[in-house]
Amino acid sequence: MKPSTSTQDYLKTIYELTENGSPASTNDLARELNIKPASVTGMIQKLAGEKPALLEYQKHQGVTLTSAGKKAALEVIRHHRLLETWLVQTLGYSWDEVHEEAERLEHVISEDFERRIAAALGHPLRDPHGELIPTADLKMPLDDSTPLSALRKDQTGKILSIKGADANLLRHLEELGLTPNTPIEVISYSPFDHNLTVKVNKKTHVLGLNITSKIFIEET
Amino acid sequence: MKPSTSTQDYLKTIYELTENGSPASTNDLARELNIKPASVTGMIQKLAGEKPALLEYQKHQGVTLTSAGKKAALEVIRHHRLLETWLVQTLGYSWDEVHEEAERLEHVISEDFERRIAAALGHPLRDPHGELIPTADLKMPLDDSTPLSALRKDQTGKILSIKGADANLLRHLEELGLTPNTPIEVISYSPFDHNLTVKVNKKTHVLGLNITSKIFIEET
DNA sequence: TCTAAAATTTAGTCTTGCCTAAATTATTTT
DNA sequence: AAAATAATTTAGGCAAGACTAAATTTTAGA
Repeated sequence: MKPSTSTQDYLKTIYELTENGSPASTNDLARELNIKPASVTGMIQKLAGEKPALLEYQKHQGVTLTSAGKKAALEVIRHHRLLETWLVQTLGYSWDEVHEEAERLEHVISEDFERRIAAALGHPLRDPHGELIPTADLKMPLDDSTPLSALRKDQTGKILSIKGADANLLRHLEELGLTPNTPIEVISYSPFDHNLTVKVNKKTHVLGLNITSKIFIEET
Repeated sequence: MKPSTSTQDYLKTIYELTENGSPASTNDLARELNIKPASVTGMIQKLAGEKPALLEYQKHQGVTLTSAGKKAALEVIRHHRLLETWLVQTLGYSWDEVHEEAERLEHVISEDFERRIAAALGHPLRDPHGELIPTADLKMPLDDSTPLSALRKDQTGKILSIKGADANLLRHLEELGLTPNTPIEVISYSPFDHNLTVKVNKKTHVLGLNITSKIFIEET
């Protein structure tokens, strides 16, 4: 059986929350899904007890995905990122407008649709935010990029992706010229306040780690 | 409140079933929606009793849409037909493959998305099946076409639309060359068995009324 | 017109997925 | 280590929307 929209949202969110290696907590899931913690408990208990279990769960220990769950999550994430790419390229959506639309479409498109847009786009590796797109056989490609915050004086690179920003921040970053594919150069770095001074599109900006830690680059 | 997917399906189906002027029966709705009649009764009772009533209903008398219901129905139908057009034009879907995909997408796209594809397609009047697309202000344009079955010997026309055929029949018609925009010429007509002999793409076919009555043309 | 068949409605259930309130278990603080 | 706080789970409910079985109404045929 195809997972419900709701199940897909849980799996996708658990995937993202467990990318750091540790299990996802009930509370974090509740926050990300805009759902009450008690509801999350009920749902994960159900999902952990299905025929092919989608996730691993022990009381008070948080959840992780089984390989079946991971596949299902990557399927949704692939849909989402292909859709964002597609909407930007063919309908002129801007970088920060596509998320919501893709969030709804990702649950209803067919595998055929997925194949068609992937082919039409030339099987892209990253979406407009710079995020890696899971492959057709549902594996997440390795990320060879570096966080911007790891760059030091005089290093240069090209922005690959900007993660975990909300629509407002995305718009702000776009105004600064901080969008994927932009070349960047580090002017200075302060180890005390963790401020990074960078040159982007000939303009200089000072960035706090709270922003820079979300930006990934490819060194050049 | 935006109508649920289920409500949208009811409204769309009622719209189609009442295009002939008479109310839609519980049984017909159940058949079209693949739902048991008892469930339909429950649902239409609910919809008839909402704040702005979406439909008019009296026991055993069938249902018709209120103007609010009609608007909501046309919204869904507009989505559906724009989506079909868009999928065919930009992703190379064939004429008979698009229906299912549009059936799911129609419920989740935003008004912004609707505007974008309408503009990208140049605000088309008809979808790939030849059906009229409701306008942006949710009115159904007048249909100036004629049923193929009204054509008589030596008349010619251009196929505009093919209605109410399932996927198998659509494929069959496509094989015969009977697709929208195809010029057509009547060779003969038999008033006895209602068989119509037509020439399409230089080939001659005999059509029974059960087929021809679903095909609409524009006389030339 | 009376009756049998067909259509419709009522009544009562079920599943999904969410909620609140209260109870329990973990984690911190002192 | 006990107490306070935070996180999690349990229990009980609710709304949507579908189903089955049984009752009722309409329609049609003899």
